Amino acid sequence: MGSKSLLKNILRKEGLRYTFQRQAVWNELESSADHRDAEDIYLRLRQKKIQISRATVYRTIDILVKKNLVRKMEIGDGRALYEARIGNEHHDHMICLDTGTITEFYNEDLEQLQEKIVIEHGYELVRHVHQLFVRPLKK
Amino acid sequence: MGSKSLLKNILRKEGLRYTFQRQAVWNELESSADHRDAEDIYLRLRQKKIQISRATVYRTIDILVKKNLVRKMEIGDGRALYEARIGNEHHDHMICLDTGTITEFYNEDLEQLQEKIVIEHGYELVRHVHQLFVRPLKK
DNA sequence: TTTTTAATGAGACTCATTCTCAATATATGT
DNA sequence: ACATATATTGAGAATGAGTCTCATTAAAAA
Repeated sequence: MGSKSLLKNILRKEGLRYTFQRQAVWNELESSADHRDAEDIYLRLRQKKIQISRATVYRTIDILVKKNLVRKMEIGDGRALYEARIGNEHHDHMICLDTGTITEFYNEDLEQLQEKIVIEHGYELVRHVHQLFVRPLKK
Repeated sequence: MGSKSLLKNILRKEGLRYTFQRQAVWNELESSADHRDAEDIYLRLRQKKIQISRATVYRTIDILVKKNLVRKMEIGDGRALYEARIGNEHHDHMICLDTGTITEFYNEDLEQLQEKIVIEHGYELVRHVHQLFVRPLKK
């Protein structure tokens, strides 16, 4: 397998074409644990001499997000950040207002509580955005 | 009292001037239970023949958010929505993907759980964003 | 009132993202 | 393999929310 045919299969299933640009965007996201923005991905690929345009980066990310290969998060400064979901359990984010550090966290009780709340309102949960803006505890 | 002197006092305390444009923006938000965007507020005020500019709407909203009179929420389509906090307990939002309906919810366990998680990571919680994207339960 | 200085408005500007459309490349059929 | 049909790409224009500039106006202090 490998991530090459993974992407290939997903695209095929959707009737979409497999291109090296799409593979490159996916590689870029998959190979980094960071939360990256579109411009950053675009610049890194160009730096690696991979021929791609911004439009294609954005279009590809949209596909990856739709296919659940990538998670999108907006931190409120206008940009969106992305991270691969591969080998990457579900988690939410804690953003330090002093340093900008992003910490991932996961709490099962929290997840279940959300499900419960939603059902009580007659809905089912599709996805959620949960960000905790924090500051270091002073001792 | 009344919301007129409320705003006046808050502005005074900050060394800011009380203007009818600022009062108008606050009135607009306070008198509506909806989640409104800046353009919407701007247009409604103009419609009411209140002389104001977009720049002032944005600037005023910033002040109101900073002073905690208004809560800002971003739903991911690029815009930010605002709602008055007055007579309006803290709550989070559930957004129906089918209808766009926004339902407010509050759950004490959830709030406490968040506090706990943050502290375990050595932080204190300043604010949080919590949105549940949902779909009606099929029966 | 007069003065000082903050606030406003019009429109230019920014910046992330989306769109357009001609050129190109992929998948399919032969 | 090769031609064909059509999805994808790229360059740059367009969009749209929000911010900035700076001359004019208006609070509020004196």
